Amino acid sequence: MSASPSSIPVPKTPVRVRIAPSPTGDPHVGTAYIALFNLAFARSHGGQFVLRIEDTDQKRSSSESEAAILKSLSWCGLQWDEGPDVGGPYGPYRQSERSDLYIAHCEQLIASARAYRCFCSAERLTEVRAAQRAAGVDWRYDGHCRNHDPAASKARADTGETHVIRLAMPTEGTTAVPDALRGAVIYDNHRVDDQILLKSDGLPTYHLANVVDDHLMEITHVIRAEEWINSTPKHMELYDAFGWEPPVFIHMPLLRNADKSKISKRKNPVSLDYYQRSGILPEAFVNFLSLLGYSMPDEREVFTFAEFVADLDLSRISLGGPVFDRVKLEHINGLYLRAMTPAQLANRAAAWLEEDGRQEAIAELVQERVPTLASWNQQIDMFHRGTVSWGEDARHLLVGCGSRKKKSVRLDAKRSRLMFEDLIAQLEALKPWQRDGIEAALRASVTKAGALIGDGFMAVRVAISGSTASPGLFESIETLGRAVTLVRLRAAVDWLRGKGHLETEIAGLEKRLAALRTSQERLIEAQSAGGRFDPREN
RNA sequence: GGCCCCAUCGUCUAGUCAGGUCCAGGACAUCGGCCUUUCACGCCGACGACGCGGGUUCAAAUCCCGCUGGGGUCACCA
Repeated sequence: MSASPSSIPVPKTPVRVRIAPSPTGDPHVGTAYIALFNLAFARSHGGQFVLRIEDTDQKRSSSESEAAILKSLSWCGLQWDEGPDVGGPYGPYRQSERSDLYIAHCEQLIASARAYRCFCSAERLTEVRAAQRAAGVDWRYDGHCRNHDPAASKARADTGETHVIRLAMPTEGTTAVPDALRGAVIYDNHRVDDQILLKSDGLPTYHLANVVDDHLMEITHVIRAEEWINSTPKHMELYDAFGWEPPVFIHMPLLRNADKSKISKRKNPVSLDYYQRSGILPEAFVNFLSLLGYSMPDEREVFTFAEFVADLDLSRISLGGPVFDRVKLEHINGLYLRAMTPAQLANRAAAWLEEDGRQEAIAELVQERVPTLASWNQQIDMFHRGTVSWGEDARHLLVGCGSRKKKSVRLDAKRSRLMFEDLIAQLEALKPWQRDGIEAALRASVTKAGALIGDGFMAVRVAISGSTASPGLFESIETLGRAVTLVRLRAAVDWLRGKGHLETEIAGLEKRLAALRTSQERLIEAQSAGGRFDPREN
């Protein structure tokens, strides 16, 4: 190791780090970003990288999402040493399979009076919260159940009365959170809430599960996003209550949208599927990610993961939140592509199409529309790109406005936008991602918007395919996949909102208009010049 | 709003910890040019930043304080 991390403490025990995604949606770029730094740190110290699934939210977690996350991290080449699929000596690696552990640990905390049972109803909590808000003070649990006699509380619990278990946070003093990049961050204990550790469904919250698991799995460094830093005093308190040595905390800066807010699906494609589908090479993607908030000692920008590991020094992380710039990503990707031999490029392109796994589904969709094999590429194009450009067909995004039907209801930009937003909300929640559900969502949204079914479908068709002509709409959306579909629908919303896309569109059209005028003038000049050319004059 | 974090070109960043070699370097984007049958690539060039105000010092992008700005967080979600 040439550069041993200068300011990151490394204990004597083997370095063990983890990525702990919650399987509640599409695989997120932020997950890959944090996984990358964890893996690299583990590798640079010859340690292990653990994948742990934090599926303690029964309502939102799905095995579908878990599978997608595993698949996407693998695509990135961020392979874990231990995890739910590969096993390992510290399993199980799925928190939903570790319930007994959390309950047992909670009992230990209750026994030592570092936690207590709370029987407060959601209604009471809401009232207290409202009162505190009215009084202009911070919301914090008011300690109603904290001083109940533990034996009495236990008796109530034994009768089956629903309750949660809360952390008995000290009401005085301060807690120092030692962050390896920021130094000690000091919190006043009286401002820290009596966090719920065990929910009434018997499953732990993140705070408890993450501390218990990190300890039992012997995690030495917690490298996670900065959004967690404010809950770390609770975690410190837990480590103290258990009598455990806390790991080294390293809070990474948050990835940002162009407006500097925390990266979000509203403003950026955040699904890893999207980047895979739109033809980003995983090695280029990971290279780009490693440039965010980090720089190599010699300012190299293009390097392999192995080189990244070899020169890794987490103390070089800069804490300002980096904007996730897709333009730069594509630049890096282009560099990789151009560095290949033609044979390699051809192979990668073919492999990309192949790994995609939708060949047959797409063939089925475009079959009727390919008079010759030569039209194949053109027909499948919409399935293999991230975004589409609507060009002049954009007017169809205004529902009904491109229609020639007499009965058409023309929705203005706002109402069209609301239809798309409604559709997006439905599709985000749609499980499973299949034709019939998609059709139902589509029909519901268009009907709700009060437009003709056909007009609404046309608007969606243009939004997702970029054209008024496309294969079957529901099947196309199913095949397109959730990630890409949602990015395109959100782009339509942006366009309708008149921000970004609309301006871009206008600028583009103005440029095109100017170009057309110029070429028209030149044509006229050329024609008149030709007109003057009369061979008979010679 | 309370608390916490952060602050160099539009963007990613080097430089900040060990103050002088920085009237601030590189990359992306943008603009101009070259190359070229076109486009792209490539090459050359231009534009462009230490948020503001105090202080410490012979000397501050670098250290200290204040302000401003941005972000995060305040759930029986993670």
